[in-house]
Amino acid sequence: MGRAGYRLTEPRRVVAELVARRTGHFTANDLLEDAQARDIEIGRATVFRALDLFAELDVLERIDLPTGDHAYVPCLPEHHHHHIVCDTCGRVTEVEDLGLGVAIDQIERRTGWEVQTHRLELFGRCPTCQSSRDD
Amino acid sequence: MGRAGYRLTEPRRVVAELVARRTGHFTANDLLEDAQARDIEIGRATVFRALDLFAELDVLERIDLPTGDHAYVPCLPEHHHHHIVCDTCGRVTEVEDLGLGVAIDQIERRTGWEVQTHRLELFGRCPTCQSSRDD
DNA sequence: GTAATAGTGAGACTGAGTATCATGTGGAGA
DNA sequence: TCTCCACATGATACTCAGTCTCACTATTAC
Repeated sequence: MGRAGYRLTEPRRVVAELVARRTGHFTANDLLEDAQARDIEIGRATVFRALDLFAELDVLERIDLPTGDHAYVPCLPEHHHHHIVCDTCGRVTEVEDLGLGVAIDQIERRTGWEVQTHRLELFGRCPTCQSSRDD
Repeated sequence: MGRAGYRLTEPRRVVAELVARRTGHFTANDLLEDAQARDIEIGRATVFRALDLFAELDVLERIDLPTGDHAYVPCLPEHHHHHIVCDTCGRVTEVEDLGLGVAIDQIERRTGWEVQTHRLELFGRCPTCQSSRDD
């Protein structure tokens, strides 16, 4: 660190490719298993480091599943948004800020707190999973 | 389990007391350290089990800190609410649902997803910490 | 009191994530 | 194209949260 640029190394390219092949959310361990299944040799620490880096670059975002597990989802950088995670298939969609900002302003006025960051995660069922096992 | 009641045991009473002495959020490990500092003997597994139980009874709620750590906060059961956590002192306040329900309805209509649960956590500075180191 | 059984705690285990450090390599500059 | 070195890698050891097991204990119903 310290310098501006990050090196484009082979292991990072591999992690990026593993991420790109994923559809829903995934953990570091999922990627490790993917790599193993495809006979790709890559160090555990390297995968963790690459995921950290990608999260820092806003290419990935870290989310907390209801189970308490830490997972990553790919996302578009440069705008504030949240995720809906499908409990059934794990697919993830981005949704826009949905007026939370206004609500937070209200809270600040009412309570005297200063809200600096927030984390919102939504969980439910995607359209596909709804129609495939409609009850 | 299976039956209705839970036993009121000494270790559970101890954990409840340790929780009551806490002001902000805390981890299982914080309680273990508290116990140690006060020369109270209690098993690690027991603390985890008691916290699980209290969370199940809605006396505590599990939250995820921005660091990724899992913590607990005491809260009033029987109504839906969220928490603001002070980054400086760790104090926690409950806030009401703040119209998130309406926003979620909108998302469902727009995206076709069915939102079942959500988790929202707010982080910032409490009034006390704002005034004590105002910049 | 007694019995049934939920709860406890010591300790082993698991799995995520981090730290260390010798070795490897990307890429800037010559 | 070559050299150099800071950054990156990966093997390994480590830490730490949380779970599991199992023999033992204590609560509660009767």
